[in-house]
Amino acid sequence: MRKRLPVIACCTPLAGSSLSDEDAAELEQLFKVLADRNRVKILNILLRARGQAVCVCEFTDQLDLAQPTVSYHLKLLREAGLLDREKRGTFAYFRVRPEAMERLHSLVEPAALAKAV
Amino acid sequence: MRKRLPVIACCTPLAGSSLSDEDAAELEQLFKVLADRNRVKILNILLRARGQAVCVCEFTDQLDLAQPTVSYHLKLLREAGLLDREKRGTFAYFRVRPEAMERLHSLVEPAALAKAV
DNA sequence: CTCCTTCATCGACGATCATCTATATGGCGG
DNA sequence: CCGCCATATAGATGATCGTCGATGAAGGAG
Repeated sequence: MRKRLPVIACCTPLAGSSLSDEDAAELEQLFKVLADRNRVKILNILLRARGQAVCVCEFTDQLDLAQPTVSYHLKLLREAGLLDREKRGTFAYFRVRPEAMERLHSLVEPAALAKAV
Repeated sequence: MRKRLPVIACCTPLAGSSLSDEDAAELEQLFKVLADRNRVKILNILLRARGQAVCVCEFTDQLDLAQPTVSYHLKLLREAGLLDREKRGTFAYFRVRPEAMERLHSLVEPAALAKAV
């Protein structure tokens, strides 16, 4: 917090209102979910499957992680609305939600980040 | 890691090679930098400035953070290649690197995430 | 030269996160 | 019904992160 006015002006104050704390927090949360290499790999696997449902065992095979850890990452991605789960018997299948990926893509557009969510 | 083959097939194995660990780590790092509401706000302020240089005091005014904390966030954004710094006397001015924002935007394209970096 | 101002760095602290092992849940085969 | 298998949840632990106060470095004013 600036206590005194500067002796000389360092810049002209910016016009317009800041991004609200709620909007910034929403973006923070979305990026936080993506900020893990294993979750990035999960997304990559699902996107390469072209919308097809992928079994959990596929991730545990490819990710060199313990099974509960894979379950943890899938839960985060699902809670973020990026994935859908479908259970068949004891198996669980995941697929990407295309509209969520589209929304993500539009949110990181410079023109979008220059405003609010 | 799957120890035995499943009794019944849960899914047909996916074709194609996984995203490499280095590529996944690069995306992880980029998203990690964005995964903080105050850094999101900094980016928003800079993008609203439309490429104009913005003084550090602008961020300390708007972000309700101590000055060292603002400095810390600006350093992370700069190290990620998202910001440029320009010093004039004792003041420091930051601006967004448009090509970095463009790259970010293209990286989160679903078609791009379906491959490698 | 000396003081003040701006910004960066350092060291510490509390919170959050990714990971594991152990355990629970729930379906399927015998 | 009993035991196995796939997945989810719980609890613990070590690492990383965001924040602060204190301090350092460097430029401008008098």
